[in-house]
Amino acid sequence: MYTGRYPAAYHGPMTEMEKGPKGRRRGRGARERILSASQQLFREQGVNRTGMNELCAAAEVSKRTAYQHFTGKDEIVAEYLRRFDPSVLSGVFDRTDLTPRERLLAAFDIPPTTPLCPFIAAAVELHDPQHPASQYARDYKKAVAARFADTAREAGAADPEQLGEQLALLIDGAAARTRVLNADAFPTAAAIAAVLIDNAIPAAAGDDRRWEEVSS
Amino acid sequence: MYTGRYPAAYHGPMTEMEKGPKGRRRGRGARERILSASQQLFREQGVNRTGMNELCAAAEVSKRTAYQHFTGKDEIVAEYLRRFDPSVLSGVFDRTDLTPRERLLAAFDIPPTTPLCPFIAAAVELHDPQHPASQYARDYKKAVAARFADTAREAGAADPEQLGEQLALLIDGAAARTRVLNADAFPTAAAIAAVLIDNAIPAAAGDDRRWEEVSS
DNA sequence: TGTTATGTACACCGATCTGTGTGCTTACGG
DNA sequence: CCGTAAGCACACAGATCGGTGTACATAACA
Repeated sequence: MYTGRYPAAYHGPMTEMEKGPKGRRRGRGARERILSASQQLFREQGVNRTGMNELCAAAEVSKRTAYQHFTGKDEIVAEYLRRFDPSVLSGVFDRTDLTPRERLLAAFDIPPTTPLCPFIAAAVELHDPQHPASQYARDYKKAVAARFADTAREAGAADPEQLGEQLALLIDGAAARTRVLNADAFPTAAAIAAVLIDNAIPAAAGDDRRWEEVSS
Repeated sequence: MYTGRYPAAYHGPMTEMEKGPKGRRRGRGARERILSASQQLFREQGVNRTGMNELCAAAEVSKRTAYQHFTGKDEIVAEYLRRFDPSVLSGVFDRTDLTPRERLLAAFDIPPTTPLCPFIAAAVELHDPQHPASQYARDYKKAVAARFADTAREAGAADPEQLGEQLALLIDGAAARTRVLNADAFPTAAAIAAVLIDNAIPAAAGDDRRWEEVSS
Protein backbone atom coordinates (compact mmCIF):
# COMPACT_ATOMS: atom_id res chain seq x y z
CA MET A 1 0.00 0.00 0.00
CA TYR A 2 1.17 3.46 -0.81
CA THR A 3 1.90 5.43 2.30
CA GLY A 4 3.78 8.34 0.88
CA ARG A 5 3.42 11.82 2.12
CA TYR A 6 1.74 13.37 -0.86
CA PRO A 7 -1.94 13.96 -0.46
CA ALA A 8 -3.96 11.29 -2.16
CA ALA A 9 -6.46 13.81 -3.38
CA TYR A 10 -6.29 17.37 -4.55
CA HIS A 11 -8.51 19.51 -2.45
CA GLY A 12 -9.62 22.21 -4.75
CA PRO A 13 -10.74 25.70 -3.89
CA MET A 14 -12.81 25.80 -0.79
CA THR A 15 -16.50 25.64 -1.11
CA GLU A 16 -18.78 28.08 0.56
CA MET A 17 -19.57 25.58 3.27
CA GLU A 18 -15.98 25.27 4.33
CA LYS A 19 -15.86 28.59 6.02
CA GLY A 20 -14.63 28.96 9.49
CA PRO A 21 -16.77 30.02 12.37
CA LYS A 22 -16.19 33.65 11.53
CA GLY A 23 -17.08 33.33 7.90
CA ARG A 24 -13.57 33.85 6.63
CA ARG A 25 -12.32 31.42 4.05
CA ARG A 26 -9.65 29.71 6.02
CA GLY A 27 -8.23 26.31 6.19
CA ARG A 28 -8.27 23.50 3.72
CA GLY A 29 -11.42 21.65 4.57
CA ALA A 30 -10.21 19.29 7.25
CA ARG A 31 -13.42 19.58 9.20
CA GLU A 32 -15.52 18.58 6.26
CA ARG A 33 -13.33 15.62 5.49
CA ILE A 34 -13.59 14.46 9.09
CA LEU A 35 -17.36 14.63 9.05
CA SER A 36 -17.49 12.99 5.66
CA ALA A 37 -15.34 10.11 6.85
CA SER A 38 -17.40 9.78 10.01
CA GLN A 39 -20.53 9.42 7.91
CA GLN A 40 -19.03 6.42 6.24
CA LEU A 41 -17.20 4.77 9.12
CA PHE A 42 -19.76 5.32 11.85
CA ARG A 43 -22.43 3.87 9.62
CA GLU A 44 -20.40 0.92 8.46
CA GLN A 45 -18.73 -0.04 11.69
CA GLY A 46 -20.61 1.76 14.38
CA VAL A 47 -19.43 4.51 16.65
CA ASN A 48 -17.66 2.49 19.29
CA ARG A 49 -15.72 0.35 16.88
CA THR A 50 -14.32 3.31 14.99
CA GLY A 51 -11.29 4.77 16.69
CA MET A 52 -9.96 8.24 16.25
CA ASN A 53 -6.82 6.98 14.57
CA GLU A 54 -8.84 5.13 11.99
CA LEU A 55 -11.19 8.03 11.49
CA CYS A 56 -8.37 10.50 10.97
CA ALA A 57 -6.62 8.17 8.58
CA ALA A 58 -9.76 7.79 6.50
CA ALA A 59 -10.29 11.54 6.50
CA GLU A 60 -6.66 12.12 5.53
CA VAL A 61 -6.38 14.49 8.41
CA SER A 62 -3.81 14.51 11.14
CA LYS A 63 -5.08 13.62 14.56
CA ARG A 64 -3.91 16.93 15.90
CA THR A 65 -6.03 18.80 13.41
CA ALA A 66 -9.07 16.78 14.34
CA TYR A 67 -8.73 17.85 17.94
CA GLN A 68 -8.36 21.44 16.87
CA HIS A 69 -11.74 21.27 15.18
CA PHE A 70 -13.56 19.22 17.77
CA THR A 71 -13.24 19.05 21.51
CA GLY A 72 -13.41 15.29 21.40
CA LYS A 73 -14.92 12.27 19.79
CA ASP A 74 -18.25 12.92 21.45
CA GLU A 75 -18.54 16.18 19.57
CA ILE A 76 -17.76 14.50 16.29
CA VAL A 77 -20.42 11.90 16.94
CA ALA A 78 -22.94 14.56 17.83
CA GLU A 79 -22.15 16.58 14.74
CA TYR A 80 -22.29 13.47 12.62
CA LEU A 81 -25.86 12.90 13.72
CA ARG A 82 -26.85 16.54 13.66
CA ARG A 83 -25.68 16.85 10.11
CA PHE A 84 -27.07 13.54 9.06
CA ASP A 85 -28.46 14.06 5.67
CA PRO A 86 -32.19 13.55 5.93
CA SER A 87 -32.26 12.73 2.26
CA VAL A 88 -34.63 9.85 2.67
CA LEU A 89 -36.86 11.94 4.82
CA SER A 90 -36.95 15.09 2.74
CA GLY A 91 -36.59 13.28 -0.54
CA VAL A 92 -39.79 11.43 0.06
CA PHE A 93 -41.97 13.96 1.80
CA ASP A 94 -41.20 16.74 -0.62
CA ARG A 95 -42.13 14.86 -3.73
CA THR A 96 -44.92 16.66 -5.45
CA ASP A 97 -45.46 14.02 -8.05
CA LEU A 98 -47.09 11.80 -5.46
CA THR A 99 -50.31 12.16 -3.62
CA PRO A 100 -50.02 12.55 0.15
CA ARG A 101 -51.14 9.01 0.53
CA GLU A 102 -48.50 7.77 -1.87
CA ARG A 103 -45.88 9.77 -0.05
CA LEU A 104 -46.76 8.07 3.21
CA LEU A 105 -46.19 4.71 1.63
CA ALA A 106 -43.15 5.74 -0.36
CA ALA A 107 -41.34 6.34 2.91
CA PHE A 108 -41.15 2.59 3.27
CA ASP A 109 -39.32 2.12 0.01
CA ILE A 110 -35.93 2.00 1.63
CA PRO A 111 -32.95 0.86 -0.37
CA PRO A 112 -31.86 -2.43 1.15
CA THR A 113 -28.31 -1.19 1.50
CA THR A 114 -29.26 0.93 4.47
CA PRO A 115 -28.06 -1.08 7.42
CA LEU A 116 -29.77 0.57 10.34
CA CYS A 117 -31.06 3.95 11.23
CA PRO A 118 -27.90 5.62 12.56
CA PHE A 119 -29.86 7.25 15.33
CA ILE A 120 -31.01 3.96 16.77
CA ALA A 121 -27.52 2.57 16.47
CA ALA A 122 -26.00 5.60 18.14
CA ALA A 123 -28.55 5.63 20.93
CA VAL A 124 -27.83 1.99 21.66
CA GLU A 125 -24.08 2.30 21.40
CA LEU A 126 -23.70 5.49 23.37
CA HIS A 127 -26.05 4.22 26.02
CA ASP A 128 -26.39 7.64 27.55
CA PRO A 129 -29.61 9.62 27.16
CA GLN A 130 -27.73 12.74 28.20
CA HIS A 131 -25.29 12.55 25.34
CA PRO A 132 -25.86 15.32 22.81
CA ALA A 133 -26.05 12.74 20.08
CA SER A 134 -28.93 11.07 21.90
CA GLN A 135 -30.67 14.40 21.96
CA TYR A 136 -30.28 14.76 18.22
CA ALA A 137 -31.60 11.25 17.79
CA ARG A 138 -34.73 12.15 19.70
CA ASP A 139 -35.16 15.33 17.72
CA TYR A 140 -34.84 13.44 14.46
CA LYS A 141 -37.32 10.78 15.48
CA LYS A 142 -39.80 13.40 16.52
CA ALA A 143 -39.24 15.28 13.27
CA VAL A 144 -39.94 12.16 11.25
CA ALA A 145 -43.13 11.51 13.16
CA ALA A 146 -44.15 15.13 12.66
CA ARG A 147 -43.51 14.91 8.94
CA PHE A 148 -45.60 11.79 8.78
CA ALA A 149 -48.31 13.53 10.74
CA ASP A 150 -48.29 16.52 8.42
CA THR A 151 -48.60 14.33 5.39
CA ALA A 152 -51.26 12.27 7.09
CA ARG A 153 -53.22 15.42 7.77
CA GLU A 154 -52.79 16.42 4.19
CA ALA A 155 -54.09 13.04 3.16
CA GLY A 156 -57.16 13.56 5.30
CA ALA A 157 -56.44 11.19 8.13
CA ALA A 158 -58.81 11.26 11.04
CA ASP A 159 -56.06 11.46 13.66
CA PRO A 160 -52.91 12.60 11.87
CA GLU A 161 -50.77 12.74 15.01
CA GLN A 162 -51.57 9.18 15.90
CA LEU A 163 -51.03 7.93 12.37
CA GLY A 164 -47.74 9.78 12.17
CA GLU A 165 -46.50 8.22 15.36
CA GLN A 166 -47.65 4.82 14.18
CA LEU A 167 -45.90 5.06 10.84
CA ALA A 168 -42.74 6.28 12.50
CA LEU A 169 -42.86 3.26 14.78
CA LEU A 170 -43.16 1.02 11.76
CA ILE A 171 -40.04 2.54 10.26
CA ASP A 172 -38.10 1.93 13.43
CA GLY A 173 -39.43 -1.59 13.75
CA ALA A 174 -38.44 -2.42 10.23
CA ALA A 175 -34.99 -0.93 10.76
CA ALA A 176 -34.36 -2.84 13.97
CA ARG A 177 -35.74 -6.08 12.62
CA THR A 178 -33.78 -5.79 9.42
CA ARG A 179 -30.63 -5.39 11.43
CA VAL A 180 -31.23 -8.29 13.77
CA LEU A 181 -32.60 -10.76 11.25
CA ASN A 182 -30.32 -9.66 8.43
CA ALA A 183 -33.33 -9.64 6.16
CA ASP A 184 -35.34 -6.80 4.73
CA ALA A 185 -38.34 -6.10 6.91
CA PHE A 186 -39.52 -2.95 5.20
CA PRO A 187 -42.05 -4.71 2.94
CA THR A 188 -43.76 -6.03 6.03
CA ALA A 189 -43.81 -2.55 7.50
CA ALA A 190 -45.18 -1.18 4.26
CA ALA A 191 -47.99 -3.72 4.35
CA ILE A 192 -48.90 -2.65 7.85
CA ALA A 193 -48.73 0.98 6.82
CA ALA A 194 -51.15 0.35 4.01
CA VAL A 195 -53.64 -1.13 6.44
CA LEU A 196 -53.24 1.70 8.91
CA ILE A 197 -53.63 4.35 6.25
CA ASP A 198 -56.73 2.74 4.85
CA ASN A 199 -58.18 2.58 8.32
CA ALA A 200 -57.27 6.12 9.25
CA ILE A 201 -58.44 7.95 6.16
CA PRO A 202 -62.20 8.14 6.49
CA ALA A 203 -63.87 7.53 3.19
CA ALA A 204 -62.58 10.11 0.78
CA ALA A 205 -59.48 8.02 0.52
CA GLY A 206 -60.51 6.86 -2.88
CA ASP A 207 -58.23 9.28 -4.62
CA ASP A 208 -55.73 6.62 -5.49
CA ARG A 209 -56.13 3.15 -4.14
CA ARG A 210 -53.90 0.65 -5.73
CA TRP A 211 -53.85 -1.56 -2.70
CA GLU A 212 -56.37 -4.15 -1.78
CA GLU A 213 -59.49 -2.94 -0.17
CA VAL A 214 -59.56 -3.67 3.52
CA SER A 215 -62.51 -1.59 4.56
CA SER A 216 -64.42 -2.37 7.65
CA MET B 1 -14.69 -8.40 15.86
CA TYR B 2 -15.50 -11.93 16.67
CA THR B 3 -12.40 -13.97 16.17
CA GLY B 4 -14.02 -17.29 15.52
CA ARG B 5 -12.36 -19.15 18.31
CA TYR B 6 -15.55 -20.63 19.53
CA PRO B 7 -15.22 -24.15 20.86
CA ALA B 8 -17.85 -26.78 20.45
CA ALA B 9 -17.56 -27.30 24.14
CA TYR B 10 -20.50 -25.70 25.81
CA HIS B 11 -23.04 -26.35 23.13
CA GLY B 12 -24.86 -29.36 24.35
CA PRO B 13 -27.80 -29.47 26.67
CA MET B 14 -25.30 -29.74 29.49
CA THR B 15 -26.33 -26.29 30.45
CA GLU B 16 -28.44 -27.77 33.15
CA MET B 17 -27.14 -26.82 36.51
CA GLU B 18 -23.52 -27.63 36.75
CA LYS B 19 -23.69 -31.23 37.64
CA GLY B 20 -21.12 -33.82 38.23
CA PRO B 21 -21.14 -37.37 36.99
CA LYS B 22 -24.02 -38.35 39.19
CA GLY B 23 -25.93 -35.11 39.24
CA ARG B 24 -24.31 -33.88 42.39
CA ARG B 25 -23.53 -30.22 42.57
CA ARG B 26 -19.92 -29.52 42.09
CA GLY B 27 -18.13 -26.40 43.00
CA ARG B 28 -19.78 -23.42 44.49
CA GLY B 29 -21.87 -22.18 41.63
CA ALA B 30 -19.49 -19.66 40.14
CA ARG B 31 -20.83 -20.21 36.65
CA GLU B 32 -24.37 -19.50 37.68
CA ARG B 33 -23.35 -16.36 39.52
CA ILE B 34 -21.49 -15.13 36.47
CA LEU B 35 -24.48 -15.63 34.21
CA SER B 36 -26.79 -14.10 36.76
CA ALA B 37 -24.60 -11.02 37.05
CA SER B 38 -24.35 -10.80 33.28
CA GLN B 39 -28.13 -10.77 33.03
CA GLN B 40 -28.21 -7.71 35.20
CA LEU B 41 -25.17 -5.82 33.98
CA PHE B 42 -25.49 -6.49 30.28
CA ARG B 43 -29.08 -5.35 30.38
CA GLU B 44 -28.43 -2.28 32.47
CA GLN B 45 -25.23 -1.07 30.88
CA GLY B 46 -24.93 -2.94 27.65
CA VAL B 47 -22.38 -5.49 26.62
CA ASN B 48 -19.55 -3.24 25.57
CA ARG B 49 -19.68 -1.04 28.61
CA THR B 50 -19.46 -3.93 31.03
CA GLY B 51 -15.90 -5.05 31.53
CA MET B 52 -14.83 -8.41 32.78
CA ASN B 53 -13.47 -6.92 35.98
CA GLU B 54 -16.78 -5.33 36.76
CA LEU B 55 -18.69 -8.44 35.81
CA CYS B 56 -16.57 -10.67 37.99
CA ALA B 57 -16.83 -8.26 40.89
CA ALA B 58 -20.62 -8.20 40.63
CA ALA B 59 -20.71 -11.99 40.43
CA GLU B 60 -18.37 -12.25 43.40
CA VAL B 61 -16.18 -14.50 41.35
CA SER B 62 -12.49 -14.19 40.74
CA LYS B 63 -11.50 -13.34 37.24
CA ARG B 64 -9.46 -16.49 37.02
CA THR B 65 -12.48 -18.61 37.80
CA ALA B 66 -14.50 -16.85 35.14
CA TYR B 67 -11.97 -17.77 32.50
CA GLN B 68 -11.99 -21.34 33.69
CA HIS B 69 -15.70 -21.55 32.99
CA PHE B 70 -15.76 -19.59 29.75
CA THR B 71 -13.27 -19.30 26.95
CA GLY B 72 -13.83 -15.58 26.79
CA LYS B 73 -16.28 -12.75 27.05
CA ASP B 74 -17.82 -13.68 23.73
CA GLU B 75 -18.93 -16.97 25.16
CA ILE B 76 -20.44 -15.30 28.20
CA VAL B 77 -22.37 -12.93 25.98
CA ALA B 78 -23.61 -15.76 23.81
CA GLU B 79 -24.69 -17.80 26.80
CA TYR B 80 -26.33 -14.78 28.33
CA LEU B 81 -28.52 -14.46 25.27
CA ARG B 82 -29.04 -18.18 24.82
CA ARG B 83 -30.28 -18.52 28.34
CA PHE B 84 -32.27 -15.34 28.24
CA ASP B 85 -35.39 -16.11 30.08
CA PRO B 86 -38.22 -15.83 27.62
CA SER B 87 -40.54 -15.18 30.51
CA VAL B 88 -42.38 -12.43 28.77
CA LEU B 89 -42.73 -14.57 25.71
CA SER B 90 -43.85 -17.78 27.37
CA GLY B 91 -45.64 -16.05 30.18
CA VAL B 92 -47.96 -14.41 27.71
CA PHE B 93 -48.47 -17.06 25.09
CA ASP B 94 -49.10 -19.83 27.56
CA ARG B 95 -51.85 -18.09 29.45
CA THR B 96 -54.98 -20.18 29.17
CA ASP B 97 -57.17 -17.62 30.88
CA LEU B 98 -57.06 -15.48 27.77
CA THR B 99 -58.51 -16.06 24.36
CA PRO B 100 -55.99 -16.30 21.54
CA ARG B 101 -56.94 -12.87 20.47
CA GLU B 102 -56.37 -11.48 23.94
CA ARG B 103 -53.03 -13.21 24.11
CA LEU B 104 -51.89 -11.50 20.94
CA LEU B 105 -52.64 -8.15 22.48
CA ALA B 106 -51.32 -9.02 25.91
CA ALA B 107 -47.88 -9.40 24.39
CA PHE B 108 -47.77 -5.63 24.12
CA ASP B 109 -48.30 -5.14 27.83
CA ILE B 110 -44.64 -4.75 28.57
CA PRO B 111 -43.53 -3.56 31.97
CA PRO B 112 -42.01 -0.14 31.45
CA THR B 113 -38.87 -1.18 33.28
CA THR B 114 -37.70 -3.16 30.28
CA PRO B 115 -35.19 -0.88 28.60
CA LEU B 116 -34.67 -2.59 25.29
CA CYS B 117 -34.88 -6.04 23.90
CA PRO B 118 -31.45 -7.41 24.77
CA PHE B 119 -31.20 -9.11 21.43
CA ILE B 120 -31.50 -5.88 19.51
CA ALA B 121 -29.02 -4.24 21.84
CA ALA B 122 -26.56 -7.09 21.47
CA ALA B 123 -26.92 -7.22 17.71
CA VAL B 124 -26.18 -3.51 17.49
CA GLU B 125 -23.34 -3.54 19.99
CA LEU B 126 -21.59 -6.62 18.71
CA HIS B 127 -21.98 -5.44 15.14
CA ASP B 128 -21.03 -8.84 13.78
CA PRO B 129 -23.66 -11.13 12.25
CA GLN B 130 -21.27 -14.04 12.63
CA HIS B 131 -21.09 -13.78 16.36
CA PRO B 132 -22.92 -16.66 18.07
CA ALA B 133 -24.88 -14.15 20.09
CA SER B 134 -26.20 -12.65 16.88
CA GLN B 135 -27.29 -16.11 15.85
CA TYR B 136 -29.23 -16.54 19.07
CA ALA B 137 -30.78 -13.16 18.53
CA ARG B 138 -32.05 -14.23 15.14
CA ASP B 139 -33.34 -17.48 16.55
CA TYR B 140 -35.19 -15.66 19.26
CA LYS B 141 -36.76 -13.19 16.91
CA LYS B 142 -37.91 -15.97 14.65
CA ALA B 143 -39.29 -17.86 17.61
CA VAL B 144 -41.30 -14.87 18.73
CA ALA B 145 -42.73 -14.41 15.26
CA ALA B 146 -43.58 -18.10 15.14
CA ARG B 147 -45.33 -17.92 18.49
CA PHE B 148 -47.32 -14.98 17.27
CA ALA B 149 -48.18 -16.87 14.13
CA ASP B 150 -49.32 -19.91 16.07
CA THR B 151 -51.56 -17.82 18.26
CA ALA B 152 -52.81 -15.92 15.25
CA ARG B 153 -53.73 -19.20 13.61
CA GLU B 154 -55.49 -20.25 16.76
CA ALA B 155 -57.38 -16.98 16.71
CA GLY B 156 -58.50 -17.69 13.17
CA ALA B 157 -56.41 -15.19 11.29
CA ALA B 158 -56.54 -15.38 7.54
CA ASP B 159 -52.76 -15.31 7.08
CA PRO B 160 -51.24 -16.27 10.44
CA GLU B 161 -47.66 -16.17 9.24
CA GLN B 162 -48.01 -12.67 7.95
CA LEU B 163 -49.79 -11.45 11.05
CA GLY B 164 -47.16 -13.07 13.24
CA GLU B 165 -44.38 -11.31 11.39
CA GLN B 166 -46.25 -8.06 11.56
CA LEU B 167 -46.85 -8.25 15.29
CA ALA B 168 -43.24 -9.19 15.89
CA LEU B 169 -42.18 -6.14 13.92
CA LEU B 170 -44.41 -4.00 16.10
CA ILE B 171 -42.72 -5.33 19.22
CA ASP B 172 -39.31 -4.49 17.84
CA GLY B 173 -40.42 -1.09 16.69
CA ALA B 174 -41.83 -0.27 20.08
CA ALA B 175 -38.65 -1.48 21.76
CA ALA B 176 -36.37 0.55 19.53
CA ARG B 177 -38.50 3.64 19.68
CA THR B 178 -38.86 3.41 23.43
CA ARG B 179 -35.11 3.33 23.72
CA VAL B 180 -34.41 6.23 21.43
CA LEU B 181 -37.21 8.51 22.57
CA ASN B 182 -37.00 7.53 26.20
CA ALA B 183 -40.75 7.23 26.22
CA ASP B 184 -42.99 4.19 26.23
CA ALA B 185 -44.00 3.35 22.69
CA PHE B 186 -45.75 0.06 23.42
CA PRO B 187 -49.22 1.57 23.69
CA THR B 188 -48.86 2.85 20.15
CA ALA B 189 -47.74 -0.59 19.03
CA ALA B 190 -50.70 -2.14 20.81
CA ALA B 191 -53.06 0.18 19.00
CA ILE B 192 -51.59 -0.87 15.68
CA ALA B 193 -51.81 -4.49 16.70
CA ALA B 194 -55.49 -4.12 17.47
CA VAL B 195 -56.10 -2.75 14.00
CA LEU B 196 -54.10 -5.49 12.35
CA ILE B 197 -55.84 -8.20 14.30
CA ASP B 198 -59.24 -6.82 13.52
CA ASN B 199 -58.32 -6.72 9.89
CA ALA B 200 -56.80 -10.15 9.79
CA ILE B 201 -59.44 -12.12 11.60
CA PRO B 202 -62.25 -12.57 9.12
CA ALA B 203 -65.53 -11.98 10.88
CA ALA B 204 -65.27 -13.28 14.39
CA ALA B 205 -63.51 -10.09 15.36
CA GLY B 206 -66.12 -9.26 17.89
CA ASP B 207 -65.85 -12.38 19.99
CA ASP B 208 -64.28 -10.87 23.04
CA ARG B 209 -63.21 -7.37 23.52
CA ARG B 210 -62.80 -6.27 27.08
CA TRP B 211 -59.46 -4.59 26.92
CA GLU B 212 -59.31 -0.97 27.74
CA GLU B 213 -58.63 1.70 25.23
CA VAL B 214 -55.06 1.24 24.21
CA SER B 215 -54.28 4.13 21.96
CA SER B 216 -52.83 7.16 23.64
C1' DT C 1 6.72 40.31 1.19
C1' DG C 2 5.63 38.78 6.07
C1' DT C 3 2.13 37.11 9.42
C1' DT C 4 -0.97 33.98 10.96
C1' DA C 5 -4.16 30.53 10.89
C1' DT C 6 -4.30 25.93 9.46
C1' DG C 7 -2.48 21.45 8.94
C1' DT C 8 1.21 17.70 9.59
C1' DA C 9 4.15 13.98 11.63
C1' DC C 10 4.89 11.28 15.40
C1' DA C 11 5.93 10.09 19.80
C1' DC C 12 3.75 9.72 23.97
C1' DC C 13 0.47 9.61 28.18
C1' DG C 14 -2.84 7.51 31.12
C1' DA C 15 -6.81 4.80 31.24
C1' DT C 16 -9.16 0.69 30.18
C1' DC C 17 -9.92 -3.60 28.11
C1' DT C 18 -9.50 -8.79 27.53
C1' DG C 19 -6.98 -12.35 29.03
C1' DT C 20 -2.89 -15.09 31.82
C1' DG C 21 0.51 -16.84 35.20
C1' DT C 22 1.33 -18.11 39.66
C1' DG C 23 0.82 -19.42 44.03
C1' DC C 24 -2.42 -20.15 47.60
C1' DT C 25 -6.93 -21.55 50.09
C1' DT C 26 -10.95 -24.16 50.78
C1' DA C 27 -14.88 -27.21 50.08
C1' DC C 28 -16.23 -31.82 49.40
C1' DG C 29 -16.29 -36.71 48.52
C1' DG C 30 -14.13 -41.08 49.60
C1' DC D 1 -8.18 -38.18 57.29
C1' DC D 2 -6.34 -37.07 52.65
C1' DG D 3 -6.63 -35.89 47.67
C1' DT D 4 -8.55 -33.39 44.33
C1' DA D 5 -11.14 -30.08 42.16
C1' DA D 6 -13.01 -25.53 42.64
C1' DG D 7 -12.11 -21.05 43.70
C1' DC D 8 -9.28 -16.93 45.10
C1' DA D 9 -5.96 -12.80 45.13
C1' DC D 10 -3.21 -10.23 42.49
C1' DA D 11 0.09 -8.76 39.48
C1' DC D 12 0.83 -8.32 34.84
C1' DA D 13 0.94 -8.74 29.65
C1' DG D 14 -0.52 -6.83 25.35
C1' DA D 15 -3.53 -4.26 22.85
C1' DT D 16 -6.40 -0.30 22.00
C1' DC D 17 -8.47 3.72 23.19
C1' DG D 18 -9.07 8.93 23.56
C1' DG D 19 -6.36 12.70 23.80
C1' DT D 20 -1.73 15.80 24.01
C1' DG D 21 2.90 17.97 23.29
C1' DT D 22 6.13 19.46 20.31
C1' DA D 23 8.36 20.92 16.44
C1' DC D 24 7.67 21.89 11.77
C1' DA D 25 5.37 23.07 7.16
C1' DT D 26 2.34 25.75 4.25
C1' DA D 27 -1.79 28.01 2.43
C1' DA D 28 -4.28 32.30 2.68
C1' DC D 29 -4.43 36.88 3.27
C1' DA D 30 -2.80 41.80 4.18
